[in-house]
Amino acid sequence: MQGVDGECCDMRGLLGFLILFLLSKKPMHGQEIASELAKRRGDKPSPGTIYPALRSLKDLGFLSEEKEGKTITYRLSAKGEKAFEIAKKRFTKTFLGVLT
Amino acid sequence: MQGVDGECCDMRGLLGFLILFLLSKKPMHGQEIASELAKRRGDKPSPGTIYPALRSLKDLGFLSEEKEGKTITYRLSAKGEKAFEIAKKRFTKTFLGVLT
DNA sequence: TGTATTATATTGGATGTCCGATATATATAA
DNA sequence: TTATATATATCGGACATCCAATATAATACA
Repeated sequence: MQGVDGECCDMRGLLGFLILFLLSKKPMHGQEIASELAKRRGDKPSPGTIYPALRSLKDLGFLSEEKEGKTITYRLSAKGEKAFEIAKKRFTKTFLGVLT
Repeated sequence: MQGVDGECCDMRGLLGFLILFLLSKKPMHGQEIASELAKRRGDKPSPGTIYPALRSLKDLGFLSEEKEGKTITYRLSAKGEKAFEIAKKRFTKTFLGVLT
């Protein structure tokens, strides 16, 4: 288990969930997502983290893309919205009482 | 990325955080924690999962133990409480807006 | 005493997440 | 046109989490 300076819990495995969450609010492109994650978690995911994650979600059919110039805007597909709702339910049930 | 049948996000890395959370509510022993996790996540962590996790948290100085017969009651140490507060802050900031 | 049940413990490895390094493409500016 | 900045992309591997298998200890009961 990871624990540095009295901290713990690396919360790994939630990157995909967070991306789905952010995109459920509004469509964004990769760097925009990375910046938002930086604000929330405190550290900005590197390109080697964010793009493979987006790729995976796209391969799962959860995202659709729209390319314009050098930027690609991602948004949730219908399947992605459904997946997020399911994941959110599980998340809520699991962490009931943590945030309050 | 993990994704089966329209689901996604394995939420790995949060076991330690969840254990700290549960123990912040009340002292519990290992199987009690496992059962509570089963209720929340839907699947019960195996002994090979829960005890190494407890061991790690104890090695980090986050838990104290009290043995009585064959059961060991775990509770947060002062250091553990502090670690949980820090982790909770980060968690809250990261997932702001997900639960509401 | 022997059997079953419950709680705890360890370890070896499978698995998946994530990141550093690197590359490509587009746009902007001097 | 060259240089710089920004956005996207891939790959290889380091790393940690988690679990199956297995073992030990304590309790209960017949």
